[in-house]
Amino acid sequence: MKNNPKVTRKKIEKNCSHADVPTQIKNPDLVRERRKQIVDSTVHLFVEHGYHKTTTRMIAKAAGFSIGSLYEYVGSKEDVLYLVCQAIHTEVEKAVEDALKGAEDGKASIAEIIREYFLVCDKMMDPVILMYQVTQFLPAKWKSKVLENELIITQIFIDALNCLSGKGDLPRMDKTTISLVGHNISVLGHMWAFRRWHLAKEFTIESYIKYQTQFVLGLIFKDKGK
Amino acid sequence: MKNNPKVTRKKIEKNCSHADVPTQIKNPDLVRERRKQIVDSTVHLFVEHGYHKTTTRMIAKAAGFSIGSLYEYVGSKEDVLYLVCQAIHTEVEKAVEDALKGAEDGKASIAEIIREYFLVCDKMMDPVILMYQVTQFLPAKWKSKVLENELIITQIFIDALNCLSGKGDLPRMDKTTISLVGHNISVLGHMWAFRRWHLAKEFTIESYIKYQTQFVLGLIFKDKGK
DNA sequence: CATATATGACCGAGCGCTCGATCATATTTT
DNA sequence: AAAATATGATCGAGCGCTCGGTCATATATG
Repeated sequence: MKNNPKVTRKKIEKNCSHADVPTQIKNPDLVRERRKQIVDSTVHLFVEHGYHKTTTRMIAKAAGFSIGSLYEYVGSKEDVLYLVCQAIHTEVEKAVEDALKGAEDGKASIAEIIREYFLVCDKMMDPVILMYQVTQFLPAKWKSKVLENELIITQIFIDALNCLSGKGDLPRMDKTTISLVGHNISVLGHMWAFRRWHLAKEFTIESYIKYQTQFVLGLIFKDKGK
Repeated sequence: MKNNPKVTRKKIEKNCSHADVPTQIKNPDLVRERRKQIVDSTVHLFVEHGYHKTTTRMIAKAAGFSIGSLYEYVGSKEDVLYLVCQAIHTEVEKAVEDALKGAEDGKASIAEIIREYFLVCDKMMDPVILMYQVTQFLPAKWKSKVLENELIITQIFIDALNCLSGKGDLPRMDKTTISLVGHNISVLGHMWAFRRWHLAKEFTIESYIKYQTQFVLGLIFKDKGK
């Protein structure tokens, strides 16, 4: 990192979170680069040790520079936490949108949405759990922002359900029902992450998807098998 | 609290958690009494400030005695956390069992189970959220125990569902489906607590119960209204 | 090209403080 | 008096963060 003079990154898509966090460093590309290092290594530390037991020194070391340098790029440990939360959200949102992109135009179905989303939750288990654990430590100014981000992902499902409502073999659903189903899909995906300890005894992610799909589609009442 | 010499409590139902936590004090009734004071006041502190920002001094003060005395009844701050977790679990479990007692023999129905349980979740919102937040700080020796407790409550639903399966207008359900429905009821109850921030915009606890019941019962597919 | 100067990224010892835990002492109970 | 219980001043490890200083590189000058 010492010898990294020519940092020539093209301007990347605006990552809103960076704007909120002040820095001493002049070169904005370098800021992006270093903060990416910070976030990438800190996620692992937070997952393994939790927020409080992770020290700023550990963060600096894992990111590959000194404690002093860390504070050139970030004003506080809470800043790091915020950057981590935003990064995870961005990654999850991107993964969900990518996964649903194919499904969303035309031949979409609730089953596909659930499947793709649950696979994302499975793949990103640790970050998902981390978000549940650390949101509480964010300073107030950022907590609401991060909480809203969760809603954005739920909203993706709600939008999709709105498109699907009344089409195919799906009945029309009122606004409230759609909203609730959106929340449920969202949370039942998370449940696979934060109850995996229990659920893994009885389910694989595939069987979990199968049963939850059956459940969300209300098949409990239709027949008992296949 | 100073003048509380004659503590004459009849032996209460064995509260398992006490056995795990050593104390300097000889009189077991006094230990129970003081620990109840500790737990009762600490729940509020943890809810309001979180585990880490709550200091042992705050705990002692809120419980009504000195920091030194606190450590006579408890070996560490983590001990307090464990006692709090166990107390909350006991309270929730008791509330759920009480609520289902009437419903469980004979004229039970899934709708009633959901209703009673969700009302408990609503009433005990703060403790429910607290449990989600603090479990991560328990020492390993206790974490699994506390996690298992969560399963106990889920198991109550599973047992009830097993009784109901195939009776009335309810179809027979295989073991796995029942297990999943049990977990879902459990988590969807919690969801009312940890998403109340969002959900309260669209639901009251009553409408939430109504819609979720409809959802769990798979009515999405049957009709769109009442 | 060689040299001088300016810039700003990088460093880490150390400061100030918090907080869990202890222990010598005082008070109460038996 | 002896034992049990209560007290709060005191300790010290650990933490986030600062700040004076170094060094690599870019620019200016001769």
